[in-house]
Amino acid sequence: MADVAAYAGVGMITVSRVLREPHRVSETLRRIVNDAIRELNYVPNLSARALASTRSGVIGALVPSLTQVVFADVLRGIYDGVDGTELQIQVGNTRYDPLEEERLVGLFLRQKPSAMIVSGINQTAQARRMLEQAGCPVVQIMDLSPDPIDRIIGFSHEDAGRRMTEHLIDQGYTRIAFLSGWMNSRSAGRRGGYQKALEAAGLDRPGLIHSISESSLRHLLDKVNPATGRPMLEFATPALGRELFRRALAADPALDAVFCNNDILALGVLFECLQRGIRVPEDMGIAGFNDLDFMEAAEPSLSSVRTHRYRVGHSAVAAIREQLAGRSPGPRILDVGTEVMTRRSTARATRRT
Amino acid sequence: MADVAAYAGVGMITVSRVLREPHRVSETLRRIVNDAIRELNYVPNLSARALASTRSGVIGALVPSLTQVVFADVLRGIYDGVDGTELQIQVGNTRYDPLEEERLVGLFLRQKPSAMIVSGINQTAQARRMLEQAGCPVVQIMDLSPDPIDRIIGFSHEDAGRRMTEHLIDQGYTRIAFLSGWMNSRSAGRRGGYQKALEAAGLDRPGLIHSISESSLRHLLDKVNPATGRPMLEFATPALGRELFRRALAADPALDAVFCNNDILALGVLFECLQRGIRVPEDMGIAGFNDLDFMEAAEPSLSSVRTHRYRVGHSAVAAIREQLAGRSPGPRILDVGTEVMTRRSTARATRRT
DNA sequence: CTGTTAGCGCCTTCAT
DNA sequence: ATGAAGGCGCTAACAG
Repeated sequence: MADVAAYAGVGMITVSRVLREPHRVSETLRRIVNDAIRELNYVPNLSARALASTRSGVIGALVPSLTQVVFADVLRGIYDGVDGTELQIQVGNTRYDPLEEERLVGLFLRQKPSAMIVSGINQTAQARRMLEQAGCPVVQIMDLSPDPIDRIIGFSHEDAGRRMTEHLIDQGYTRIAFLSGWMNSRSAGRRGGYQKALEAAGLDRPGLIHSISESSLRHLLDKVNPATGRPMLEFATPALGRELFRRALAADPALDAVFCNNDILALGVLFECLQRGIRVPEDMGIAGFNDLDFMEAAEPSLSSVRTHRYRVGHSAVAAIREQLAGRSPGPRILDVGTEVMTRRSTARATRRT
Repeated sequence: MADVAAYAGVGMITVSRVLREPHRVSETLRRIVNDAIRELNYVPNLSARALASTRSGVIGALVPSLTQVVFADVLRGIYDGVDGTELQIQVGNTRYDPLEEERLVGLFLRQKPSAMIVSGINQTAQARRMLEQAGCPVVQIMDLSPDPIDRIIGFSHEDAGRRMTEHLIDQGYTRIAFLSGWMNSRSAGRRGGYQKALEAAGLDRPGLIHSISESSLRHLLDKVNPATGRPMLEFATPALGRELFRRALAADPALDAVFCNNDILALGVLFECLQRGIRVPEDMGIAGFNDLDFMEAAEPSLSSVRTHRYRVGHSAVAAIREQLAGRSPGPRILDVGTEVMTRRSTARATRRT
């Protein structure tokens, strides 16, 4: 940078300003400096900038999984949100482990991030404290809470679960199972909504909920990271959906619908029905959650709850950018909502949708 | 850090050493310093470290997509690879655009990364030059090349495409279509293998290849990033698979098998067959590529080519770590191979697999 | 094995 | 609107 300044015949600070706040430098000098930069092929050193300014320009984003489509979509929204900005994204994979999340929060905070994005509302007390004192914008995503750390963008899983269940009840299904892989707090929210809807309709009964314990899940898919020895949990395969469905059917042969905690499980249920000759939606209603691409294209098309993952990620970054720019970042609690997509797989009542 | 040094009654450098190369500090001092660190709640400043050492500890990873399962798996392997290390991952999304990749290469290199991981072998000349002069390990992934920038880990798409096609031919299919979304160089490799196999068997004929132009793809899914105005290309939905299959069938009603460039398309083809009452595998063989979870669980189970995405990401980081540690990082060209998974969807010959 | 002396490259404060 | 010092927190050399 000193070279550029010398070459352009100005002070270093002017070069610095041209780079960061061009509008504060006179038109002429700006051009001269820019030419010098190009001529000398100068590239600024981000570490030095971060050190001197004590702002790294990094947004830390902690997600529970990199592979689940849901969070891949969120990440895409986040990356698109910083597109064309100086901001960088630093992703951390918590693997659905609050302690790992806590560790990563600490790790990320060392870098004096410009902002933090964390998934859900189940941070450890320690993690929450660190985030509260981080002195940077913090956005929780993919859930709602009346008491966010700083700011939260997501939707109500309980509400979504309730509405989909009401749709199933509305279609005349009466013995509706709930299928899920390993439960996290968001899955539990969905299940809670399901239960409330059943209770309200007087349709709740024992033995309808089928999920899988962490231990048996590991057994089912015991891949282990060779480096760390940690399990690489892969929830929600179609094979697991088939398995859970078989179990649910064994527990209640009169079952007439399943609400799956996610679409992948629902796809497995569909395949199991195909193999057994169970007619969908006549003999069995199938509903999923998230509304991935294949739900609409399936045969029969599968009902699901559409969630706005991309938008959540994108909005989180948008709010952060506003806040960083000193503008109003919008409400502390932002509900992006969900939509029940009713399709053939639950169209038992004559009115097909 | 000065505080810690004072508190412990040692020089700053000793604190620094305790943090980075503990084995070079005497047992006693190490304990004293560690206690001081804990007492004072000291956290090192990564920017300062990066500036002073001119090594950032960041591995830049450029992938064409964050949402495609293939690259999500690769990323998971990469993240798992640095687990428990001081290394950090910085991901860039090139969106299958070589120019964007070039831009990101330049951007990332400014940060003096400890290593770079880039996808495929189609870097622009400029990007390639920058990477060659980066002075850090560079690993290309997910393809093979006799002339890697530095080091390459992947598999032969052409070979994989050829072997799957040979399997189809072996099962007695004679009019085999190739379906793909937007083509990239790896898709093209698969298609090349497919064509060679067909030619070798004298089964090639015009009108068997159905892919989709970028323009019509955009038209099909014209979501645009509101921030940048760039299209958010989502290749390979099941709906696209159904569409391409219909087109292929219209072009050749006697079609008896399809080799899909990826599993998602294959899933769409299966659903289209279900709807039309086309029997699989008797009337129509279906094969995909990547062997995602649902292929095995589908009804009928779907044949595919298993690729080792996670291992590719993990091996890339492993090689980088070896190289950074000054040890032998293994061969410059590492072929992790592929496996043709033959399942019911292509089991036309009596021998079911 | 430990400490001292100099920066790493940039941004801040204060002048002008 | 521009410039001159000083320091951000740490590590590289070298010295002891």
